[in-house]
Amino acid sequence: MLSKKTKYGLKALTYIARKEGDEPVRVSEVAKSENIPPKFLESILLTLRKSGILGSKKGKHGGYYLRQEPTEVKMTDVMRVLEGPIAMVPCVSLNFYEKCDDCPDEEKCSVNKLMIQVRDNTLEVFRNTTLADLSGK
Amino acid sequence: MLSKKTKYGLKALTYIARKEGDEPVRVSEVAKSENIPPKFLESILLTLRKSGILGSKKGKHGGYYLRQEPTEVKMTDVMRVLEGPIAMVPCVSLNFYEKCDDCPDEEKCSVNKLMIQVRDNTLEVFRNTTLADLSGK
DNA sequence: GTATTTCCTAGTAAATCGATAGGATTAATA
DNA sequence: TATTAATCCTATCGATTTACTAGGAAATAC
Repeated sequence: MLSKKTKYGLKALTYIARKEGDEPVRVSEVAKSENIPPKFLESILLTLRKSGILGSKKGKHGGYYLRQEPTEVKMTDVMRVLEGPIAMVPCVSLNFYEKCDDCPDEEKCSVNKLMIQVRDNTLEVFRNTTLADLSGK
Repeated sequence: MLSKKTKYGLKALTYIARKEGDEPVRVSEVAKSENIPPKFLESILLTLRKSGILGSKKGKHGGYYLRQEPTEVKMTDVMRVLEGPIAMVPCVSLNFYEKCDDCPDEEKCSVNKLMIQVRDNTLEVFRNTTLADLSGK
């Protein structure tokens, strides 16, 4: 299941992308428009900024803005920042790999094989989708 | 992330499918062979039985067995029983649909659109995979 | 210098997850 | 029939994660 964090983050990014103007967008504006708890959204946009996807400006007339064109913002990156690993199991994760402690031989594991397929399919969706596709820009 | 429940369940089904004999397989045997906590596995196999995927026999020489050929056991069914919805978000779930309370118009929701794609791709993997593929039978 | 915004740390209630405990029930077999 | 060996069932529990909230520090426009 997708966490609310990720869902809110995606909706916020979409909103910001649609704004398109050069002035930063306030958290409170996004929160109101998208029905997201403001303080929660604040923390989400902060992690998006720390990861480099968003930039920010403090103080009056401050807010958040995209650091790249929507066409350059790939879903693989966004999802990894917000949701973590794309794979359903750490032993098939490209970016967050971990060995299973119960599994003696990964090569022979039936779960492993199945989850590689799921991962590859999901990855293809996220690789072929940018924020521009989400926002219609 | 895949729950341990699902992972253990898949490994157990694979083990049982590979056994192939007509005698039921004991929980303790599967647990030992696959490094799964026995009591936890017991509860997992119980839900698989209640859903109709496994059958069981009580008492001495009892255990669990497949109710269909491995080629007939579809991953869509197994995953829905063990993990729940295949979709990452209830508003795109075919079998567990729920409306989002924060989203006024599903048609216009960017998250919705993206997650439909992910769902369809994942679904195709699970639809084209049976227990026979996992167990090599 | 005041209003307004992000930044940062901390905390918290509720749900979920992973697992365990213990006894009831059923069936084979000696 | 008594014993043993298995599933069945309910309940509980600790740890983790999730979805938020609180409150103040820092920066910036005017």
